[in-house]
Amino acid sequence: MNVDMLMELAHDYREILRQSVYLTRALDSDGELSTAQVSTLNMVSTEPQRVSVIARNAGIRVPSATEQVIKLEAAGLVRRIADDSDARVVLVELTDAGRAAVDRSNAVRNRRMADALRTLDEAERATITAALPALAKLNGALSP
Amino acid sequence: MNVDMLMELAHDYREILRQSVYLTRALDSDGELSTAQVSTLNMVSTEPQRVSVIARNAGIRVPSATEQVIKLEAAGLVRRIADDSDARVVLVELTDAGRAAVDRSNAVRNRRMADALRTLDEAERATITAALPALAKLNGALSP
DNA sequence: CCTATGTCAGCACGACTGATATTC
DNA sequence: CGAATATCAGTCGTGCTGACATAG
Repeated sequence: MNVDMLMELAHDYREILRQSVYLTRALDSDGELSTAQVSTLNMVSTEPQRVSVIARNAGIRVPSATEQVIKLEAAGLVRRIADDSDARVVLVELTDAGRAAVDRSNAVRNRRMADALRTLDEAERATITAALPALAKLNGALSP
Repeated sequence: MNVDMLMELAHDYREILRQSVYLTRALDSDGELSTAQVSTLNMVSTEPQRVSVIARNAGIRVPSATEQVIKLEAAGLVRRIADDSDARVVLVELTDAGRAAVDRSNAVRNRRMADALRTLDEAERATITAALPALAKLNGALSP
């Protein structure tokens, strides 16, 4: 693939991605949780995580992660606990209410996306399925 | 494709998309123009467009598009002109400075994305190319 | 002493809704 | 008249930097 074709593909994919950003946010419109909140909750859903780890995984700065955590705590969806081995560290843990909320939100979002996918024909869905591994690898290449 | 497979595809694609959203934020920091501004400029780069058309293409509300246009006009990158056939309409047109700025920003961002695409092999890039039309249609299906 | 971790304060950007003109 | 188009005003969510307290 020559340079011109690479640049064209880069441009086209960027455009698709830009639209998706807006649509993903709208996907959450009638829900109780924002996309950022669901992401944060998903990160602590298997085990408690440090604020700094949440920030790194989300690609945001630590103060921004702190803010998210504080809001989620106020909503009763997570709690902040101490780390016995390091008193500077704050671990963020999902509450029962948080687990219920994140499960519910994930289900709603998946269903809406599935509904949109259903409007495509089989061949179109196949191209998306085939591209997912490459897109995942591309994301890896974009990571800092 | 049965329901379970649809939900799985929905989940997998959502996960890819979530990562991409955060990664492209870093990609799109070139210091001069924001992502939203580049998007707006791109929309008027071939011919003048109505504010309402810009809003629809961007997936945002008309007042939000107006706000973007006003900021771009203040920066000297676009100008607002009247539509002879309908006095309610405002057409947004790129200035020479706007064209230079958007060309520069697109080049920087496309080059970064192209660099990432270059780490994929030819077959992987082909799957992405093949999926773009379906992804665009999917975005259309997700639009409200 | 220097670094790591988290929080607070203040700010910027970009979206939204609701309320107007103005024109068709 | 009602509908369409754009703008204005005010608000909210979510990111940022810089300053700070505390712990290692």
